[in-house]
Amino acid sequence: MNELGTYIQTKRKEKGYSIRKLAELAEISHTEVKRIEDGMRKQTSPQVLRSIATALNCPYEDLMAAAGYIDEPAVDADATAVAGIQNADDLSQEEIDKVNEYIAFLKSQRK
Amino acid sequence: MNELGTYIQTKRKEKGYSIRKLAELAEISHTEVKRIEDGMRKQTSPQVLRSIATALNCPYEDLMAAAGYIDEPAVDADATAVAGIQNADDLSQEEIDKVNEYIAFLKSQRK
DNA sequence: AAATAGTGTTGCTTTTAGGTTACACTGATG
DNA sequence: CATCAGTGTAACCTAAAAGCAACACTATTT
Repeated sequence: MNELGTYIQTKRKEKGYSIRKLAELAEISHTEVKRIEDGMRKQTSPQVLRSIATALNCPYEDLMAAAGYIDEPAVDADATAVAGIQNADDLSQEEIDKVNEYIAFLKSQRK
Repeated sequence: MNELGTYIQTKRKEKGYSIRKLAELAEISHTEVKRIEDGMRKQTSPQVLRSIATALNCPYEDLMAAAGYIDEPAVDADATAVAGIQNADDLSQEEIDKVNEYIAFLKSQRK
């Protein structure tokens, strides 16, 4: 059982729902709910996750994160990471590409 | 052609990639790239979108948003300029300084 | 002009997400 | 005890995602 399955099953039981009840509220088949809980799905679609989130009345982002589709809805990691980079205004796409290449180079030089 | 397809095709052509080249970089089939661009896919998997984002060196969140899987990533005006810079996580201060130097250099080369 | 390599495009096949049906096991009610 | 409603589970089927192979077209090269 993976993270997504654990998350959903926990939430479901918290609310006292059966697999079939959750499926009915989410308007998907109960077998699919079971398979997702069991972790038998490699790629549950965001559409289905959205339905389940609505039915469970829990944040869709949490399900997406549990499925590994997005990062934890914490503080924007990228923004903070590049916060120190100055003078990056008004860069063309070509220049951005070069900067990215350079960053990759810098990382490769680490010992 | 839907929003996702338009976004990917535009980015692809900006970089001068052929469908096959992009597919090779993303390690997916070229036919799949074409079908996504053509909007023949109702539910392209986040996994594939992640591969394409990496290959195009563009924000994965943009593709997810274009696909309608998440809301538009709220970009504050300042961050917009550096939004295209990837792989900048985990840079040391020294490395950030070097990147800024390089950016200054790029700008000085403009005609 | 024939061979070659690149491009986009299309039909066919495989894989898998998701649904339908049916099974086995409870616990409650007549 | 027998029926009935509810539970989880497992087989089978379908539709859609994704890959494979081959096509037609163009540009370059020998």
